[in-house]
Amino acid sequence: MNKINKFNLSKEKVVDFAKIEKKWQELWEKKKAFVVKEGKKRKCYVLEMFPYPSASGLHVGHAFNYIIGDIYARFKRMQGFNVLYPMGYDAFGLPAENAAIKAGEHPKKYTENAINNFVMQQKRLGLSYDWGRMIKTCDADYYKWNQYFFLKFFKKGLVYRKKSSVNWCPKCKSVLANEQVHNGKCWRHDDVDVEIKSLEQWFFRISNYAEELLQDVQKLDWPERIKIMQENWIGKSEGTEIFFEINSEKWAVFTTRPDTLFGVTFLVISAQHPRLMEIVKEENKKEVEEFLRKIKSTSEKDNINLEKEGVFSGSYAIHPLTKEKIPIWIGNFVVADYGSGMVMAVPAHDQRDFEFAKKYNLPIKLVVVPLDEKLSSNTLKEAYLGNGVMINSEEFNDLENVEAMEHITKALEMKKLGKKTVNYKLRDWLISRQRYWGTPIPIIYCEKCGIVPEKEDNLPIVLPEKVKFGEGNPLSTNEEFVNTKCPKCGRKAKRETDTMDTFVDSSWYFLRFCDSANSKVPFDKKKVDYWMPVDQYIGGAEHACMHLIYARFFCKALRDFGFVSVSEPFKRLFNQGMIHGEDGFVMSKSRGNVVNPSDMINKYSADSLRLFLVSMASPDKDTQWSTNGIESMHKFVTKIFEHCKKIKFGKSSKRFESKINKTIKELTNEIENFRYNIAIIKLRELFSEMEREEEIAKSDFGSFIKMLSLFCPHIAEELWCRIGSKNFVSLADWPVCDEKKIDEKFEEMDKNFEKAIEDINNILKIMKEKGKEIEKVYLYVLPKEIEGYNEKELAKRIGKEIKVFAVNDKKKYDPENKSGKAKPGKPGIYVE
RNA sequence: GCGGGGAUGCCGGAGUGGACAAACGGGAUGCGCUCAAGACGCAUUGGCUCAGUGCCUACGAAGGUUCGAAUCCUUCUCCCCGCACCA
Repeated sequence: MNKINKFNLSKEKVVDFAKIEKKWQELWEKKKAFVVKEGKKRKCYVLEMFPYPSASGLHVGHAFNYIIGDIYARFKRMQGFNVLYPMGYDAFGLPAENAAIKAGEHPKKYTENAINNFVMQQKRLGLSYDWGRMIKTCDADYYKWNQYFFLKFFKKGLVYRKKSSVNWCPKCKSVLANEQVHNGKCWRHDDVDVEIKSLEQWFFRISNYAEELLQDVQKLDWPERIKIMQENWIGKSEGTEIFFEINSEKWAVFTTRPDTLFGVTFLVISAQHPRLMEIVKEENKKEVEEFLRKIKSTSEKDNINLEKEGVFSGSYAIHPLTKEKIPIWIGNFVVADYGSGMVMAVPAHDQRDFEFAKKYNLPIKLVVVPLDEKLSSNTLKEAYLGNGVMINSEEFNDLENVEAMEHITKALEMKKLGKKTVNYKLRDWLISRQRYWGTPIPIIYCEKCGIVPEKEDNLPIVLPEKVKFGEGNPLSTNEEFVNTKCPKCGRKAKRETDTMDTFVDSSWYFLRFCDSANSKVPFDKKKVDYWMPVDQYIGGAEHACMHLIYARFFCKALRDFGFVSVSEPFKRLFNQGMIHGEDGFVMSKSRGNVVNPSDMINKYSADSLRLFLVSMASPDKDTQWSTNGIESMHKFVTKIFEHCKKIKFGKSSKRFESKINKTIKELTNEIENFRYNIAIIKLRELFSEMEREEEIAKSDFGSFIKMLSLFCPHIAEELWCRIGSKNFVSLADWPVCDEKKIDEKFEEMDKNFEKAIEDINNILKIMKEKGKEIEKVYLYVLPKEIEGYNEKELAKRIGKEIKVFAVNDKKKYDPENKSGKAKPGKPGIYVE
């Protein structure tokens, strides 16, 4: 067994992929093959979502992502575009800080190590980045501009501070992200309940752009499902705002069903409503407080089917039209920051209200009834949500409820008791984090002047390196950082110790790539105007509602400030699928099914890995790793290399010319649409054809190498160089299809040829079963079809001696007159 | 619950009205090469039948449209993903 393996290994060594890869990677870098500048040429900006550099290094998912992008970038470059294809690192974030707490390694060092490791591994994949533009978001050169934009936003009121309920772990002494709360417990302390704390937080007013974000998403060339996810996330709903009088003050509620206004039997205010206590009567206070305490411990959303609960506030509202007294309840199911945080409850026509009314024995009043069915408030089993005719609604009775919506809204507007409104689910973006490893928020608190923005000239506010980890936010315990002077009055003041959400970093990094070394401004507008928008963005679908909305928001806000001219950052988006482990499960350390790209490169070469990853399935689909798959792909790559080394140049046959031009045409289209798997199949087919040819034209061979170079750039460069080409194949012109050379007759010939082989084999099989030994096969072909039947090829495929005659050949050997059986496309066969 | 996407041969996965028993790859089997194994080449890989033919059964299930359906329509089952009390 050992012997065999050793032998195999030495055989594989015939092609020294490692050497070839190193050679070309170094040459690309040395000759600045992929370095770009603005110019007159048509541009194409290809970008992959930049990674968070984790210490565990690159995994195949990353590799897959970058390979998809690299193939596209190479393709566009060869097509003559000026391709901007950069790489950077989303380097701030929690894992680095947690590592610091756990292992005592400074986040900066941790991150730098991780980045170096990423770069090294990425280079080995043969990715054609313009490395000179690299960004690390943890560099002050970068995050300075986060602070700069923050100040701009602040000036224009796009940033504000407000009290908000956040997840707080008393043991970490820090706010947690929603993702860090599991079943109401802290992710690091599973015995500690997360508290909901009301804290002053910084927000970006993304809701200002809700409508535009919604409108523009439809125009994007993005996967439909991502667009739909964003639409749902923004969640526009049109309805009516209605004012109820409470303690002689007007309180608004939002409804999409103004037609049911007469069915309102109570109001429900959110338990998290900031003005809740104003409507709680003294005698109900105790009960309410107890209720609030109770829901606090179950406040996490992890409870999927939370039982609706509530308590009476003691107050009443006055119905705007009937002037009836309506009790106000406090409920756990009303969202505080949507609409006005208070709803009008119509138990007859809303399932949630219905359940609440049943539980607390509140009246149910039908106001819309279907025509074909008799309903009664007493026997109602569930809320009636359908359309129908109005009842119990004074002058609106007998109207269709759909009409009544309009009429009631108008009536309210006349009396100034309501108005048409639009509401969005999209909330303002909470950006403050009580964490160290992020961009310091450039705000100062002065006892006299209050909240004061830092002066632009004082940027960057540098993150101090010497801090203590493990006790809440390390910034707040760093005296040197915290204590400062007020930029306005010069008195003693304190710095904001919150840092920005790292999604701020990734909201504009694609702009910085256009001018990454600029130290005067975040980027030169001219350069950004040349490169933007990103023509092709590539990344996973998990960012559908976070990064992709934030970045769109930033782009629009920066447009309004005059920094950029485009309204949308990413013109076209491609979502790659997930690569699962060989066992079908998501790759994870604990499962032990993780595949490391570098190991695969060592074992099978970068070109094999690249080719394999994009050939398994359509790149947008989830797939499974397969050892067999990459092994056979490696064999294929080796075979290509070996065959191409000894190929004979001359004149291509008409047939091969037809084939290669057809392949060029199809491949171009497949690549443009990310059907790489199909492209590879076509390339394989072309290669098989090539193997059959005695000789081919050098230019046709060149075309093949060019197409191959997208997937296997290293061996392609090597082969390209060996045929005497001076420049890089990576920078060569993409082959153009010569339509005139495509001749469908060859397809027809192939089909007939394959059919004939099938027929012969069938006959041979039958003869064998009958015990007859066959040595020779004779084929009788129509004279004009004879070029389609190559004796040598036939003999190879059948494994017998074979002779091909034209049917009109006088000298043919045909003892049983089988030539008479020959038909167009179907030769006669005789065996003996 | 709402929204989106799927279900294809031993497996992965193409294919969106005829040229489909269905690309391509993997696996398996057989043959060739070889002392032998690997590698390589060729063939087979739904069933029956047969000198290259013909038939049947098949693309989640059941119906329908059509001269004709894996492909279009309807209903159902199952799987995946996203959102989740948004009034």
